[in-house]
Amino acid sequence: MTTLGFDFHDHRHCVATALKRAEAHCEQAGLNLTPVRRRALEILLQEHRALGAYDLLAHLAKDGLGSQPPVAYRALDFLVKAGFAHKIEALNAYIACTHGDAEHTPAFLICRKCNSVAETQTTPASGRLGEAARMAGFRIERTVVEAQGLCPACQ
Amino acid sequence: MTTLGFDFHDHRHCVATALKRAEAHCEQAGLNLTPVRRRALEILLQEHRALGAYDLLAHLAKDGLGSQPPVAYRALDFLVKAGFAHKIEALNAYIACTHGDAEHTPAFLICRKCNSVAETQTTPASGRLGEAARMAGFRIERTVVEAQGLCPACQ
DNA sequence: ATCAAGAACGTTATAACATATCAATCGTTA
DNA sequence: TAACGATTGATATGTTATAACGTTCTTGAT
Repeated sequence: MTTLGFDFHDHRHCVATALKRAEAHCEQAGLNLTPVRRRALEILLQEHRALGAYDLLAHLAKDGLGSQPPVAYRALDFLVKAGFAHKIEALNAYIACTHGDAEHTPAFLICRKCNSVAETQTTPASGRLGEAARMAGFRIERTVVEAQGLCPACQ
Repeated sequence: MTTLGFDFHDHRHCVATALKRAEAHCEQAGLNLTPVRRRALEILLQEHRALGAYDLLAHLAKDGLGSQPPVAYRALDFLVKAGFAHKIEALNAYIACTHGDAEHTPAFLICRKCNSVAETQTTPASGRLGEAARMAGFRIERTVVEAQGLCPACQ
């Protein structure tokens, strides 16, 4: 298991790699990675933390790519649906996915002090939650798993 | 494990019981269950589903207990802190706790069709999430676990 | 060639969720 | 009594999200 987000790394490289991966995935899946969407993903990757829709919008506006809320929300919608970004429900914010393009159930470690976010994975359907769902006859389609606390640096 | 929320039950009875339990707990813990707070809890219990703060406020207003947002948010704050209610992050809504007064890590099964919510429990720190947190050096203080999907009735 | 349909985007407006701030009230206690 | 802390009242504002409608551009069918 790899948990990204709290460690140093070659950031320029990881941004470029993720963008290329996204481009390839879109090409292959027939998705349209338009300038706005591409730039939105790039911004999320560069920031490397959870951004509010309006923060993202401010960045986009600086680049002349739109200044009204729907611009940001549409781009985020696309990125989330395509699996390139996730919404952090506890923060009402959005973050680039750090786990390639494969299907996965993301989980997040959110530092309440510095707001950094690390993405990791879970298998919720196999634990107590899945057991509870089966017993209740509930069919799980998506799970939100977010842990809040203190990252190593803030402890 | 008991998962409440999708089954029939004697509702008047469960509301009354939960209210009494809350009163007792407040008495014992030196908490002040004021009329607004008590009524807010009662409303959440009666509705038996996730309510937005403004939905709650509308109910309170009908009873002459306040008409401005802070009234609802303050009451919800109190109830959440006291453990009588939980916030459903994925819905920006609030629901009465159905698991007594003991400390617990709630988890929710949320039907995307009828919006009903069942509360159950998890032990996130002992699963893959906890493992990931330990490996990352992250100290978990609170976890949000919310499954979205279809309840038995809506399938 | 032209037309219809769909995807993306621009724009305006507004809905929905949440909090900051300061004043007023009330019970407690020093 | 005076000081205080907790609660509530009231106004204003900040923040997040979507509805609705029009325009542009591409693409494929006729």
